[in-house]
Parts: sequence; structure tokens; C-alpha cells
Amino acid sequence: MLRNDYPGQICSVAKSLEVIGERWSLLIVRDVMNGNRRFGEIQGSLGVARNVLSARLQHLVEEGILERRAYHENPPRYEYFLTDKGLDLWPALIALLSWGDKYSAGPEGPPRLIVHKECGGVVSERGICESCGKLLHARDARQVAGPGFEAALAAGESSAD
Amino acid sequence: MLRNDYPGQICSVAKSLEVIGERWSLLIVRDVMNGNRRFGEIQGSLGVARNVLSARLQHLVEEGILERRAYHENPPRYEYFLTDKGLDLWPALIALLSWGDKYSAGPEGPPRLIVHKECGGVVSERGICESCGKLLHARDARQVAGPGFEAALAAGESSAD
DNA sequence: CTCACTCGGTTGCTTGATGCAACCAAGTGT
DNA sequence: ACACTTGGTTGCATCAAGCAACCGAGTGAG
Repeated sequence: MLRNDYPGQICSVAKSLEVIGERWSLLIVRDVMNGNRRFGEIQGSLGVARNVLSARLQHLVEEGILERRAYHENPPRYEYFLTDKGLDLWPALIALLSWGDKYSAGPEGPPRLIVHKECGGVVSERGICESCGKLLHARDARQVAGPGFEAALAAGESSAD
Repeated sequence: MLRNDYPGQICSVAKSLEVIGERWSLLIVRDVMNGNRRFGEIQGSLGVARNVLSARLQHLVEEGILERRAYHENPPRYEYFLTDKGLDLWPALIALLSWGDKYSAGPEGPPRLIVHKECGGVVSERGICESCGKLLHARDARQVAGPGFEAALAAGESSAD
């Protein structure tokens, strides 16, 4: 039995986890969403083992979540981009980010904030702009350093952005 | 290095995944949310190995996501309940469910639907009732069989509810 | 009173995934 | 000519997951 399947489950949560539930997969998607597109960038940012990253990227491409495009021929050099299917993982990432912020952030506040590109408002747990009230999608928002960023840095964690 | 940590990551997504990113953890939370509270029920529903389930339940209790209560003394028998921290994972589960529905459901439609208890409306990807427009939380909704349920059953998957 | 069964696990073994370091191929820079 | 970069692959050691067997304390059937 493979590691990444949950046999006999009817729930779509299980289906989702079969695709992006493996260790590192969701963090790779998040990394690409934040602009890290190349093998070396992602590897450096996450600290994931290179063989594992290679396997995950291949899997995510097969699943239609990432797309691999050559930015240089000979020697071939590639960049990874999110497809619409990959971008649709944004609400799940936002939900996990918010949960982590709520229960793991230090007293300084969350290390990262998601802001609405258009109006600069902070994006809520449900992916709604707290300033203008719009329901957002992946392309409408970007990540910036939050109030707890410096503290997290000082705690010996790498910048990785 | 432990399996469940992502060292050097400042992002709260990584923090969340350190807690609920291990295989089976999120499905256990979902199972308890759906009313499976006992070891045997969860084990039968998920088909997870008993030693792994034991380890995950213990971990989730330590993390304050589940609470273990005795419903019978001598021999001790326990039930697991979600804490507020556990219930707060609902938006993330909804997001993953919706993503799975969108990309893995058959032509019949999703196998499960989340409905608003109060008005019976279907709950959207962001945990908002499509009927009355309210922003919902875990206790406001419940899971029911969806249009694709029978098809999923016929596809040889277990009922597990 | 005994035997089978339930419930909530634990233990031991096997298999498979992950982490790490070394290596490689095709350029580029100095 | 030699080191460095990029995007990997390969081999090996370790750790986690799956499986089956077992256990302790009751409960129900005959």
C-alpha cells in the first residue's frame, strides 16, 4: 500500500490529502505561490532533501498542480508555475495559515500577513479582505512580513523567502 | 530530525503542518467532527493501523486539539472530543473538501455535502452558507451524503460513517 | 462456571519513505 | 584550466507506517 492513499474513504478531504497530503507537498505549493519557482530556490527555502523535492515536483506536475516550463535550453533549466488547480489551493493554505497564527504565533503576532493587493487590507481566515470585504482568490493577494517576523527570525529560524 | 517538523520555516502554514500534517491526523479530526468518538469507531472508519491511531490520538490530545474523556470506568473506556482549537480546523477541512470536490469528484457530483444546520443551505468553499449568506463555524454545520455518494459506494469504497 | 466477544490499546516485525551526502552533465565566469 | 551554478540522480542509513498477534478487564450466553 502506498503512503499517499487513503483507501476506502468517500470523503473528498481524503481525496485532497491523497494528492497534496504528503510531507512537503503543501509547503512546496506555498513556496511557488510566494514566488520561488526554481528547484534550487525551493530547496534552499524549505531545506527539503533534493531527491524528495524532485519526487514531489514531479508528482505535483503529474497531478496538474504545477507546470514545468523551461526558461533556458541547453542545459535545460526549468521553472515551476501554479496551474489554476494549484492556485485553487489558496483558501486551504489561508485557513492553515490562520490556524497556525492563532495557535502558534508568539505574543508579537503572526510572522506573515496576507494582504489584498488592490486595497492593502489584511486578508482574513476565509480569504476575505477585512478592509473592503471582497472575497479573494490567490492572485488577489500577496504575502508580506507580519509583526512577529523579526521575533521569528531572532528565534533562529531562516529567512527563506 | 523528526518527521513532523519543518525546521527553519517562519510561515504559520508550516507550524500548522507540524501539528496536523502527519498522515491520518487531519482525517482523524474530520472523523471526530463527524461524530466518531471512540477508538474502534475511528479505526474502523479510517482503516488506519491501530498503533498509528493510538499515537495520533495521543499527539492530538497533547496538542490540545482533542480531549479524552472516560465514558466508563473499569475497564476504562474513552471518547475523544474536539476542543475549540480542534473545531477551529473546520475552515481548513472545508477548503480541502471543496478542492477535492472540484477536482476529484465524479460526474455525479461530490460524495458529501456540508449543510447549514439552521437553514439547510449548502456550505461553500469558504464556510459561508450559500442560502442565508452567514459565515459559519464548525458547530453550525453538519455533513450529509451528497449526489455522488452512491457512485462512490459502488466504486468499492467503504461506507465508513 | 466457562467460553467467546468487546474495547482500547501495546508489542514485534517487515516494508517503504525520508534525510543526507556524493556524484553527474552541461554550461558560465575568471 | 578550474571552480561554480543549476537541476537533478544514486546509494545508503534511519525512521515511520502497516499488519498481525497479544493483553487486561469486563460482559453476555449457555
